[in-house]
Amino acid sequence: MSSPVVAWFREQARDLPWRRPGFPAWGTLVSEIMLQQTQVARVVPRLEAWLTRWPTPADLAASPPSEAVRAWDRLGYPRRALALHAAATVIAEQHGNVVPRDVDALLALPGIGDYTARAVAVFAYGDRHPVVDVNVRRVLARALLGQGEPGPAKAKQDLRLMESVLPADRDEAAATNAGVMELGALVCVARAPACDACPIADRCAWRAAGYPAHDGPRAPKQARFAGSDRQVRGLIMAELRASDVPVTVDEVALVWPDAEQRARALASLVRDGLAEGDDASGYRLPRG
DNA sequence: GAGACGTGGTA
DNA sequence: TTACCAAGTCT
Repeated sequence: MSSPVVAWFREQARDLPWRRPGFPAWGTLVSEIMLQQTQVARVVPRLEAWLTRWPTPADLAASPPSEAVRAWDRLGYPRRALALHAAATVIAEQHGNVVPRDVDALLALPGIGDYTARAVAVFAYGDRHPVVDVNVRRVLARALLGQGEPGPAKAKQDLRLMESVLPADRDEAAATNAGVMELGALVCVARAPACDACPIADRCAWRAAGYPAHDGPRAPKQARFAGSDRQVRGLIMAELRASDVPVTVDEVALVWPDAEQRARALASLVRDGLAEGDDASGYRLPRG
């Protein structure tokens, strides 16, 4: 399946910052962490600002984690900002300020899992590894397995399946990874796939079978957000980001009426290292 | 391994 | 308006 996908990718790929020639490995790492569960359009502006301010891992490590969390702004899942700051510190101190190329070394960094580690090794360094995200899983499920949706993620199986379609050549393999991912993002999308524009429509198992409805196990549904602890955490974090001085519990109380839920959210933020302080002295972002 | 973890766009 | 979905990771 690689060749038509690679040809399509070379024609149709979006012009994105991390695809520019000479884009640094550090930029690739930052972009991949920002892109975890977050759309490209929301990432691009934050990424550019981030790299302007912190051109290398050591630059970020020299700033307090509070500044990383502030610069993360409203990208969501702010623990990623904390993890990125921690990863930058490790890279600066233990890797000579050079983003590791080895997948296992990358996996050892906070906030970097199976996807991000291989994405950095492949997109920043051009090495040959299978890169599997939700787009890849959906394309493979349809084209190869004849299923309308990817089931629950199964890391080892998913990696093996992608490996099975990867060309031997390094550069072709990298382009295949990027191409399958881009295909899933632009054409083979979840809701209304544009099969007329698909370079492998003529060999897609799902299309050949007449688009059968999905029957196997499904990926777990996302929990309701409205009224959740996640929402409360988000509201509190917005307050902390906006303030240079500790935020009092009375001020925190203004963002959510339920005292018990507020206390729970606050405690979890402190536990996660996203906030520090207490009811007596107020709460603020972590100063490191 | 199921569930927690933000935020915003789209239908 | 509700529900789904988005370049996942961690516990």
